[in-house]
Amino acid sequence: MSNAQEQKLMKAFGKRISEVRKSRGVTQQQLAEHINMSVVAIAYIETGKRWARLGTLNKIAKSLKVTVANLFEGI
Amino acid sequence: MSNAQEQKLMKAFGKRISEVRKSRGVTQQQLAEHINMSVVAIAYIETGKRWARLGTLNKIAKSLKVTVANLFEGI
DNA sequence: AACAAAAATAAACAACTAGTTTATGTAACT
DNA sequence: AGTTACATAAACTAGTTGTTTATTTTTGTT
Repeated sequence: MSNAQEQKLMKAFGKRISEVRKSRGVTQQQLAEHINMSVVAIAYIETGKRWARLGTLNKIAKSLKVTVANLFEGI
Repeated sequence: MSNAQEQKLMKAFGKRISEVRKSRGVTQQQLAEHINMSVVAIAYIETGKRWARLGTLNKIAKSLKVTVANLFEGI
């Protein structure tokens, strides 16, 4: 699958995570370590190259102290 | 993986979809046909047994005329 | 400009899972 | 009793997430 619309969504979503993360003054490395995940995975998600499982979404949201719904805001 | 917290999230999410769907007066069958997906998959998602890919989330949201963020509201 | 830190990207891989089909069971309603 | 809607099970497949390693590019600092 993975059509154009979906790609766009993923990019927007990744950008949102990236922004929230930066607003918290956290590096990808730090986030990765905090949720016990590889930096590469974070980078892939933030650049919209890969989607994340619910568990991952949840961990990221929790780590950045936002709700999952909030991560989807404006998407 | 798939811990308890994640299970809870998935259940809540499924319940939300179920509610929105019913509020639209749509059956699982109708939703399934509309987004070209099996009824079983819909049932699994609504009962929190399976998570959905972004493409699926998007299709469901679109079909039910809500935003993806809205589906996560209160979750 | 030079350097260091942070991030992006690639490729190959393993493990997991979303979604399918088929079939059966249950609950509510007429 | 029959129908409709939904839940659940099992087995299977295709596709995806997330990993590691390594290289390149971007960004920020001195």
